[in-house]
Amino acid sequence: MPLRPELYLGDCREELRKIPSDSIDLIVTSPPYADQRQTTYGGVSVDGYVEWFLPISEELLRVLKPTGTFILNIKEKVVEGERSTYVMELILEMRKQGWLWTEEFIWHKKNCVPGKWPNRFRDAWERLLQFNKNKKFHMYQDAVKVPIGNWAKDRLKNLSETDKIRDNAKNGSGFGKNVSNWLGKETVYPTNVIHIATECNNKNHSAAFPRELPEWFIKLFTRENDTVLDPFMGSGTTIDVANRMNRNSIGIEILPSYYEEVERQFASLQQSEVSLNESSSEHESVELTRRYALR
Amino acid sequence: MPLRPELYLGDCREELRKIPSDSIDLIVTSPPYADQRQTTYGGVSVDGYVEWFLPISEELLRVLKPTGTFILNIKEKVVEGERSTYVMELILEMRKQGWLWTEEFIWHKKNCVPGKWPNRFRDAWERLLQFNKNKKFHMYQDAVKVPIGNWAKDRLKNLSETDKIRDNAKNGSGFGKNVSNWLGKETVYPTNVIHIATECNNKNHSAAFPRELPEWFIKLFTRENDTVLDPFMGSGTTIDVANRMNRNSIGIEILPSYYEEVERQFASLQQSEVSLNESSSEHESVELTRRYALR
DNA sequence: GTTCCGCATGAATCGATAG
DNA sequence: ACTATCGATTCATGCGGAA
Repeated sequence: MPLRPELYLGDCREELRKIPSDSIDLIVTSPPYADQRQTTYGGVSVDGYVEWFLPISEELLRVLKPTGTFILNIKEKVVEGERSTYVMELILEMRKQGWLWTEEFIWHKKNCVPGKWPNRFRDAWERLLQFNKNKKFHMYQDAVKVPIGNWAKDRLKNLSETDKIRDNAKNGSGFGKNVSNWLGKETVYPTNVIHIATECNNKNHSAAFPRELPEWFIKLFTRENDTVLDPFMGSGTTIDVANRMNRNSIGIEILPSYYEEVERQFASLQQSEVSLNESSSEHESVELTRRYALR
Repeated sequence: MPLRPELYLGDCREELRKIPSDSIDLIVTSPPYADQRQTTYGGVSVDGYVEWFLPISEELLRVLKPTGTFILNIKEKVVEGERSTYVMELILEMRKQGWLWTEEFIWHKKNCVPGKWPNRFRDAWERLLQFNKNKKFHMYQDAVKVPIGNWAKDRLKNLSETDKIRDNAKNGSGFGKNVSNWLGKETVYPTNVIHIATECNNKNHSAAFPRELPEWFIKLFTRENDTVLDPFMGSGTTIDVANRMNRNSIGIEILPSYYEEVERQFASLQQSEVSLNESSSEHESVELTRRYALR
C-alpha cells in the first residue's frame, strides 16, 4: 500500500509547529542560500542569515526523534572577494541550541557551474552538514555499500586519460548505478565525500539537488515506514524520493506554485498506482526499479 | 642554477621572527592537528588550539608579501562523537587579525585511511584554507590547467548555428556561451576540489601530504625565484618540491630528527652543486650570499 | 533496441559603468 | 565615496530525437 506524503503550504517557521515532537527520523533539506534564488524566494541576506535560520533549527530540534538525523545542504557565497562566514557561525549557534555537529559530508559536484575569475576557480563542492540530537543515532551503513574489485577495474579500463587524472576514485561514489551490475561483486563502505553530478535537464526546471543525494541519506539513516521531513520542499525532490522508497514524508513549501505542482504530481501518482495495481503493467515496475533501484 | 633552502631548527613561534616582513610569496603548511604529533609541539589540546595558533598566524601575516597567499591544510578531529569546531573558530579569529579568508579548497583523497566505525564513514577529505592579505594577490591560473573532458571531442567536431554565435541562456540567468570560442581548446581551468591520492610510500614519516599538493599551490601562486615558506616543515616535502621548482624556500622544524634529515638531504644536493658552481654566474652567488646572511 | 549527437542548463563572480 | 545594475566569462552533463 503506497504511502502518501503530507504536504504543508506556508512558512516553515509556522508550519513546523503542527508537527509533533520527537516524530521525525530524518530531515534532509536545502534551504535557500543567502542572497540566492531572489526571483523565487524573498532572498535572505548574508547578514541576517543566522538569525533567520535559528528559530527554524530550534523547531527542527524539537520534531526530530532522539535517534534521528538532520542533513543540511548549504554553501556560503563569496562577498567582496571573501567567503562568507555565516555557515560557520550557524554551526556554532546551532551547537548552543543543543545540536551535535556530528559530521560534514562533502558533495563533490562533477559538473559545477562554469565561469572564470581572475582570483578564484569554479566552486565544485557544497557542504552536507550532519547534525544529531544524541551521540547515538540510527545509521544503516550496509544500505549504502558500494562495489569494488573487478567492477571498478573494468570501469577504470574504459576511462580516458583525462578521466583517470581527474576522477578515478569510485569508492566514494557509485550511487544510482544499476544494482544488478553489483551482483557477486565485493562491496565496501563509502566515504564522507559524495561525488555526483547535478541534474540538468533541458526541460522547464531542474531539481535543487540530484535525486541520488536525498536517496543516499534516506538509505543511510532510515528504514521503510520511517518519516522524512523537508521543510524547504521546493519542487519536491526529497519528498518524491522518500515516497518511492516507502518512507513516510512531510514537505513544507512557502511558494504556492511549487506546492501546487508537488500536490498535482502526487495526485497523478496516486492515479497511476491505482491503474498499475489493476493491470500490473510490467513496464512501469521495471522503470521504477531501474531508476531508483529500490525495494 | 639551483637555489638552496633556508632551514631553521626551532619553534616557529620564535624562528619566524628572523624572517623579514613582506618577504614571502607563498606559505604552504600542514600544522600538527590538535592532539596529534604530541611529541613535537607538546600535544596541542583541542581546547587550546586556536590560542596556540594565533601568535603564529600573526607572524605569518607579517612575513607574507601583500600579494602573497597562505594555504593552511587542516582538518578538525572527532571528539566525543562530534567534529571539533576549532578550525571554524580559527578562521573567525584570523579574520580579526586582518587575514582575508579568500577560499576553501577541498583535498578529496582518492585513497583514504581504511577503517570502519559504527556511526561514521571514512574521512576522505581535508580543508585547504586560502588566506590573503589583500583582495588582489598573485595567481597564475594557466599554470594548473587540466585536460578538457572527453565530451569536447565530439561536441566541438561540428558546430551548429547556435554554437557559432553567442547563445544566451533562455531563463535569464545571465549564462551564455559561444561554443565556437572553444575550438582547439584542450585544457580547462580546474575547480576548487583537488582530487589526488595520498602517498603511501613506506617511509616512517608521519602524515606528510603528497607532493602534488604543494606542487599545485606553488604553481598556482608563485613563479620561479619567488619564496615559499613552510613553518611546520616536517620531513620537508613542501621545501623539497619548492626547491626543485626553482623557488626559494624556507623551512622551520622543531624536531631535530626531522631537521637534520632535511639538512642532510640538501647537503648532499649541495655537494653536486659545488662542482657546478665553478662556472656559476654572478647573479646566483649574490643570491646565495643574501640568503645566508639571513641566518 | 542501441548508439549517436545536438542542445539547454546551471545556489556564480568580477569589473566596469551608471546613478 | 558608495551602491546598484549589467555584461563577460565558463564547462560537463542528461535529455530527447535521430540514425
